[in-house]
Amino acid sequence: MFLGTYRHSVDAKGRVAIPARFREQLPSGTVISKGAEGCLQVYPPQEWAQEQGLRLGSTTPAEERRLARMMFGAARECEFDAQGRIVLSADQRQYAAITAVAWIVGVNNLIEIWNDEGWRRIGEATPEEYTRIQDQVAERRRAPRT
Amino acid sequence: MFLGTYRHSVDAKGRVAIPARFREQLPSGTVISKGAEGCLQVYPPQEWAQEQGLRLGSTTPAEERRLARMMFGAARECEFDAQGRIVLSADQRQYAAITAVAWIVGVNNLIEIWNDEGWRRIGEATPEEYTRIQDQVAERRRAPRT
DNA sequence: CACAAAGTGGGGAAAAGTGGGGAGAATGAG
DNA sequence: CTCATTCTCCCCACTTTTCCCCACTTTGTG
Repeated sequence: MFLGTYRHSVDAKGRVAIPARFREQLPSGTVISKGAEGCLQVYPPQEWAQEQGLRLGSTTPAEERRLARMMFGAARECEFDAQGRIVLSADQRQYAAITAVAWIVGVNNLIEIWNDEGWRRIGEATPEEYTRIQDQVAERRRAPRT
Repeated sequence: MFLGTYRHSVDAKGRVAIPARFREQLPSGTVISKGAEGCLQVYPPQEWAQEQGLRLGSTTPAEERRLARMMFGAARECEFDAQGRIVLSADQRQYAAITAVAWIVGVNNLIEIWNDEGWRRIGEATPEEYTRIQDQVAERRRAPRT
């Protein structure tokens, strides 16, 4: 379970330290890829295994081909150095618009990496907004076919 | 598992280096052929074996005959030189419109090779597009009979 | 306050990628 | 059949990138 928000710096080589609390829970086979809303997402092996159902073959439909290319093409296996850092590729940094600072956020089953601006928009939610969103999700769950 | 996107140059002799990360996972018997949307596809032996379900016989439908001819006719076994490069035949380069630059993309179970233009259309998807396609495939999977 | 753990930054060795020369095989013309 | 040309593939040399290692700073804890 990944919890909490950490602000870490990204050096000139694109390296960023993953918080020790998270790192302890990340065995080899962990993958980082692009995520929704312009963040990067770190998948522990068991989470990534679910994504791997998507395979290319001569019978794969067009949208799945497209998604598979984007998703796997953007992904990299996480390789930690002795200091517990991973390297964000130039492509990944561009996608997430990350330069010198990254916000590393535990979101229950996976980890997200955001730039300053993107994370601020989420973190700045007022109590009112938070309540409204909570109600909205609750509503949707009660009637999932909308 | 093949992950990530690499931009490599193709020299005057049609040689292109396969990323070391991929090469390690490619035993002899690896095959390269033409793929959908104008890319080239590299199949590790076990993936190629699955495609071999496609066979010609007196009961094979017309489209399958056509697919089999294109796919197997264009295929070649990959031969690496001491630097880890393979040679793309003139025919393969023409099909994929590859000149001086090739994008080599790991797509989970196989590897694709794209020209600049073709890959740009896929790889440069904005966060919004990416989110939309992800939702689309997710939706499709939830209700597969549509 | 002191010690330990976590995060940051940079230098250098090793690996990966790039480009070209040349020997030998294959192809084609005379 | 012979010779010339082309093509393939092997080898070597150079450049760029990666990643491993070390040292310092900051943060957290007893």
